[in-house]
Amino acid sequence: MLDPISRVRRFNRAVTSEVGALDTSFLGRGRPLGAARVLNAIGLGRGDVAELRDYLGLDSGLMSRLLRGLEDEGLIHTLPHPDDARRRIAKLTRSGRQEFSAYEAISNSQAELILARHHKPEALLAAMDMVASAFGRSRIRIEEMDPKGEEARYCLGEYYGELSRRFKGGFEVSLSRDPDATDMMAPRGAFFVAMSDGLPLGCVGLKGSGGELAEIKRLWVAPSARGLGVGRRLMDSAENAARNLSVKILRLDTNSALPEARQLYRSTGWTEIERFNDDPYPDLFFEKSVLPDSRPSY
Amino acid sequence: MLDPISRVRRFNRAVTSEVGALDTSFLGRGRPLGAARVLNAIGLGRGDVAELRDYLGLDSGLMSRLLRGLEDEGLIHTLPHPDDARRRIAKLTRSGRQEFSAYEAISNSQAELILARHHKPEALLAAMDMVASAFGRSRIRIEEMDPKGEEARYCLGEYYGELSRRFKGGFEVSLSRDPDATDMMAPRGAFFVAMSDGLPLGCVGLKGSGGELAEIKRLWVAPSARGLGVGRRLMDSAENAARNLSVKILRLDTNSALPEARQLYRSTGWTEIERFNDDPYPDLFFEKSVLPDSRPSY
DNA sequence: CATATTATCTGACTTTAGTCAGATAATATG
DNA sequence: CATATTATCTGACTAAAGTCAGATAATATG
Repeated sequence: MLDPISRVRRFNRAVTSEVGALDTSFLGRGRPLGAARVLNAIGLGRGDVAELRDYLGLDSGLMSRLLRGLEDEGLIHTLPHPDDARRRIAKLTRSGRQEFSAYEAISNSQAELILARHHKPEALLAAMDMVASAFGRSRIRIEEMDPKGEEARYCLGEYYGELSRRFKGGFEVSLSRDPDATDMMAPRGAFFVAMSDGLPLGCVGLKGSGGELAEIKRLWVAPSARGLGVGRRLMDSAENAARNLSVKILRLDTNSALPEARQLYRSTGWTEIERFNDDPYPDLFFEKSVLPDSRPSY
Repeated sequence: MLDPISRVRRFNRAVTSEVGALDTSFLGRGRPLGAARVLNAIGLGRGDVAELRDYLGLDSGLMSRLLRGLEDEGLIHTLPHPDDARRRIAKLTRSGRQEFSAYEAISNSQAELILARHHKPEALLAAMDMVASAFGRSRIRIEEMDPKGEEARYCLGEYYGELSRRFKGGFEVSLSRDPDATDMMAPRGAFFVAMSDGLPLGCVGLKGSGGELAEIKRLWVAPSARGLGVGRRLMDSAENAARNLSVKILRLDTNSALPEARQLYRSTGWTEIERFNDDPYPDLFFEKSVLPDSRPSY
């Protein structure tokens, strides 16, 4: 019906008025938008003035004046940067924290309102996650994390859930060769999570043995983040980690019910090999040699 | 992982910077945002000055000055409203149309850019449709349309596609009792489409016979618009149309593979009845009497 | 260590947006 | 038909945002 570009523009129109509504609700606290934005950015942890300026796209003169205004109101205080006395750090005072949480409350109730308008908000939230991931693509970071940490456990839970939906006979972790967490941590291996603005979007584990052979395990990307290259970036991180651990050969197993994964491995230099374990779930096995080169080997 | 409110706020953050980017790219044509917005609104067909002011939320003085500025640039000309000489109508001149299409080109390339960043844009577009429908809920209009028109054909195509996915044995229109289009048009019946900003989001047909009995057919709501009450509004429109045609009894058939529909009928005063036709697809049959009252009868 | 660069600040601006109190002319209403 | 209401316009404002050219002090660099 509508062509893709018109659909994107329809989305832009719908969203613009919503964003405007949030802006005007911020005006309710008797402070111009510019000052409110600076206060909120400081509250969210952006204390470094240069970083603030860059994030909000403001002129240095304007930034300086806005900070002075907030200081006069007693909401922030600034101090020199410990490593470089030219730079300044802005921090919220006690009443600044109060004011910041008032803005947080406005944002939260605005968000609640959006959800309350929907009968079944879960689908809307999934759609919002997808849009946010696509728009914030450049802000997706691959971070090495504890495979027992909160983010990792969330990703693994989603991963197992997806396998049990997609495998014909379901999936039961206890029947699979579940890797020991210590094998996926330094110094034997590593575990990576793709994070976007606090939301974990994917993971991968490098299960090492201390020797020259290691395995890639638990590669998962959230449905809302597929098509953004997150899987490839996770795999690159795992391969780099393997290189640093002097691993020479990487192996992995997967299932033909996951065609996207197979496609990814094929396009990034992996070779299909014979079965190398007796795990009941996988039916495809791949191998790749880790080159000393730092560029991706595909 | 993240609670719903944080997810909405993550979405807001992601989208705000994108919207801001579109705004600043509009500045590239050497005209302040306010004037650009007015020009675009006129280009999109909002010629009536009062309507413009309402749509853009501007003070009458400001509006007047912006129009004067565009007039001085030779982009628009204004003329009195034919029915009311106090009102004014703004129209684009030839060079105004050129300038408008330059803005259109900027919007289009911005939209293309968003899509180009995604490997498989179809899922992203579906997510954007869902968000746009939810945000623009109050702008969804139920319109009576020709069941053979473009919008109706689009909806029916989606409807048949969905049935063939959801029915175990598939769905073949030719095997079903496909209603004649003239039965779903005045004076025998009616056909309604839910429109949101140019995108059809759902449909329903009232198939009349000229007598006191009529049937509800082809109720469909786009997946991106479910949970917004569109189905209920479509059904209300069909019932009102039935009332105006002096229909006394409404019937419909459906299938238990469509639990949302069944739930809707149950909650809006329909009673389950015996099979009343030999169509191979339906396995549930409902009836409702049309009350002379104009309020919904549930 | 002289010089260049950098981060921030200050003062003196301009532009944009928005407000408010009338003025004017057309239309609606009793 | 007198009076009220309405849509637009004008003039005189204010507030907010943004720009630009130095000034100052700290740090980096040859």
